[in-house]
Amino acid sequence: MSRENVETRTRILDAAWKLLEAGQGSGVRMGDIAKAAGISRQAVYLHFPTRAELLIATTRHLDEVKDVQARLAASRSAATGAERLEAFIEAWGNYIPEIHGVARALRAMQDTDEAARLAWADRMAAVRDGCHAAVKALKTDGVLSPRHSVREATDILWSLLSVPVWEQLTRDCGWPQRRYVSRMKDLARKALVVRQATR
Amino acid sequence: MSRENVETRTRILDAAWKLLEAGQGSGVRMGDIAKAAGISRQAVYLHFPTRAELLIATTRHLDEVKDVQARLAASRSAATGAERLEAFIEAWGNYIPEIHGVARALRAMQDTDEAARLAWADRMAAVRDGCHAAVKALKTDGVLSPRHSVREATDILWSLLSVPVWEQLTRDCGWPQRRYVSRMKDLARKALVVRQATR
DNA sequence: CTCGAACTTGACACCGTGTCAAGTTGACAC
DNA sequence: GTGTCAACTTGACACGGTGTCAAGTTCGAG
Repeated sequence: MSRENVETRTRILDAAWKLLEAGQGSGVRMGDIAKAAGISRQAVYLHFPTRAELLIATTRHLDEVKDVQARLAASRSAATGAERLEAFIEAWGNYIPEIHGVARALRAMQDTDEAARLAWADRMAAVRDGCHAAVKALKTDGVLSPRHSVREATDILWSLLSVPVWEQLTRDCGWPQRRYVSRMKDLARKALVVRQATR
Repeated sequence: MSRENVETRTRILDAAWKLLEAGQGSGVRMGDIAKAAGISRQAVYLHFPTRAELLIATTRHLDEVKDVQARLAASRSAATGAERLEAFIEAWGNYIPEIHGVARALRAMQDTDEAARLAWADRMAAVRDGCHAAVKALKTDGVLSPRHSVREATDILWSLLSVPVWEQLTRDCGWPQRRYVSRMKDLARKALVVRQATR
């Protein structure tokens, strides 16, 4: 029973993920997800109280499946600040396309649903932590541009690496993912690192 | 009659604008706008066929009232490319906060409403033109970073100056408007201009 | 065999958008 | 004055999506 329960739950999450990833428009309804999961619409509500909660759970599920922690581990073990910055941009930058569908839907609900707003803010705060760590590493190495405080440099990096910027460059401008990552590294270096350090 | 008509129309647009600017959440309904304009909900539909059309008209109305053309004129008459870049960032960057409320509501409809999507895309294309002109001026001066094509430099500047970035820096990070404009100028210069030109 | 959890079916309330139809009001024409 | 026309009002309603409720059904474990 409880086994069944868990399986159905993940089937719902997988279905939601798949639909959000595929269906460009965020017009993914509870009924669509139910159908894709092979159950009735009501059954979805047996597992998730609201659409917002389902979306939030989907992002968590994604993190688990895609193992975000492992990806970020690389950046934490970098030797120099500049390397850490690059590794972080690489890890996060390459994670964005994988969560993009869900992220979009969640962001679309921000205005109407407080829980969704908090969930998104929480996840973005985690990204900010990564930015902060990278900037502090630069500071420790003494290569952080003196124009910026750690706080301000973190703000800039965080904004540079935000999902909407990724969306605009890869969707609207048609940049391939590789170029996005490459140029973001350049930009971050030029903006934050003094004397064009390393590499 | 036709006088009355026009007056009511602008009263609706002003009401919509005011509500969108004030009410943080984009939960501004047709009834709210009608009430704020002092007319019935149905009367709004006598002037605008759908909510999307009303929002689009509101942005146009804003452009008219705020005289966007005049603001951008300054950047067009700049002597050097670097000056043109700065003037453009100043003009557009200081325009964002004024249109932000409406922009938010319009962007929120992008997924569900094709007309809204096109309207927003159209306005952003106009901003891109401004970016493109500034970048071309840099190129003409021979100060455009050789790392980037005109196209790519335009993409970068356009993304840097996108509304979500402004939102994140001023809302989430609490930057005052002045700092936003100042840092954007720095960033754009570092990213696009060779040898830290001028000033 | 019975009990209970997971799930189904179908109905319904709620909300916001957009439509429809039948008024009311007031300016202007003659 | 009377007629007329446009702008606006009032109130009802269809539609689509979310979330709720109640009465089944199914199936495995005890």
